[in-house]
Amino acid sequence: MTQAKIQRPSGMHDVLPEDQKYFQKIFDVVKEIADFYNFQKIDTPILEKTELFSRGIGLATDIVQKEMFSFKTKGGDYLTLRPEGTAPVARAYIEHGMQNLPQPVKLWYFGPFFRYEKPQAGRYRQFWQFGFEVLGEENPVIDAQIIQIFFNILKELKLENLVIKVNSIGDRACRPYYKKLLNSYFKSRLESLCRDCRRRFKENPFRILDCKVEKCQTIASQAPLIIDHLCQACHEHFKEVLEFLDELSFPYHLEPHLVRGLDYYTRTVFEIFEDSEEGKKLGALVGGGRYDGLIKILGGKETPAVGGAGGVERIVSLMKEKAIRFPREKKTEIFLAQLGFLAKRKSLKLIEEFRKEGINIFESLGRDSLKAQLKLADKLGAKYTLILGQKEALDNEIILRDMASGRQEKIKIDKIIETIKKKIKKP
RNA sequence: GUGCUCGUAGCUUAAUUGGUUAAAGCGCCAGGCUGUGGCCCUGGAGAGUACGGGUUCAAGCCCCGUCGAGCACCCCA
Repeated sequence: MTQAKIQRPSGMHDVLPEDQKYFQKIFDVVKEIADFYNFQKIDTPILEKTELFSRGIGLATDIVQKEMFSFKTKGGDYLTLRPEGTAPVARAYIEHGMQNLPQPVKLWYFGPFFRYEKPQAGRYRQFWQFGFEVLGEENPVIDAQIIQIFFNILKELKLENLVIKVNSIGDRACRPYYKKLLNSYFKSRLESLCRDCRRRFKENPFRILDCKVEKCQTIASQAPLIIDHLCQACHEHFKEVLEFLDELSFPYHLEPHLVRGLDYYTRTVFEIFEDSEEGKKLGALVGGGRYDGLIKILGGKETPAVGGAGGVERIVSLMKEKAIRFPREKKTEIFLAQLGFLAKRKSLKLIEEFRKEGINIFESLGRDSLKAQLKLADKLGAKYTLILGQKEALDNEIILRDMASGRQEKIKIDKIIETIKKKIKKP
């Protein structure tokens, strides 16, 4: 009897070998850009104290209320599988005294995150994100630069029709006032709102603004806008962010209703989308913003900061959708076929020598039939096959077969690496 | 978490609508010269129909539950 199959947990997926090239490509581009802009890599633990997120992201947020994988350890600690990267980075910044480094501190990361959500295309319970954070800098030019970095990464990955949505959601000075305005506006219209929005009214009235229910939209469209009620400082700050974006001539839209699902954001918030059927289905490719209050909330000094994160799977699925290919995929050049026990033995050693020379070589040592080995070599697309038979092994020779022409020559075995080197250098 | 659709070999699909031991293509393995690939030919392995139960003489097709996928809501990377 066969055992029952074990399925993977909901929303978890394997990154299979055939998809690794996309992940690797994204990683490479992210790293290259991080290096260029002088960001340093940081890896934070996958598990954090639950409080980091409940305090940092905000108790009333959906992420904290219903989307966290949390548990109690044997020792009695409450831990959570990290649902996002900013709070952990801020925690690390505080914990390691990075405020004593030259400011700003620029960090990047690339890793898995977890949210207990109902899975859908581009939405997983374990998903990969890369993020950039600049801590200790208030200047709006950095907000623009963060957006520039993410935009450049997506461009570098050959994505097109990108749309940037930006907004400012104010700070501690002006947001409470705006919140009052919004409250009184919705309070008088509470009866006309949908059920969810009535709940949101209590928990997070900003969310009513992007409700999709028609009657709510109608009401929301008349609601006061945060950008009309920013305090002087926030207004100036945002104005400059937009000026910098204009300077970069990025395709951005002011989206007055854009709010984000995490409480720590202040001032600039942004999301980047790809404008196609598939892109709309996937949602934001990148999201982020300024979080000037977070570090203090987490017990550090008042420190301004901006950052953002990109969704790897969403980008991968667009790359596949658009059939984006990348040159320089590693090609099979040399295959070593062997025949007989002596040849097999010599093959092991020969492969070692190729390795030392940095020449890639494929083989199928487990197979005995030459025919099967050639077939494999063909399938792998090898340019040359080295054939080491019993006779050759005895004579210290090896056959070099050009797979395209079928021409073969015998070469002394101690000359073979040299010969191959010449062959693959000038294609 | 709610509602809807879906789930057949590794992959893509078929199965006369409830009727023999679930079929094919691709892929995989082997053979067609005891040392030569791409084409072709032959054969083989591989599913008991996501899982568990029920109805029926009979279930891949009907019913229930569970799991998984997708869509919408919700929310976001």
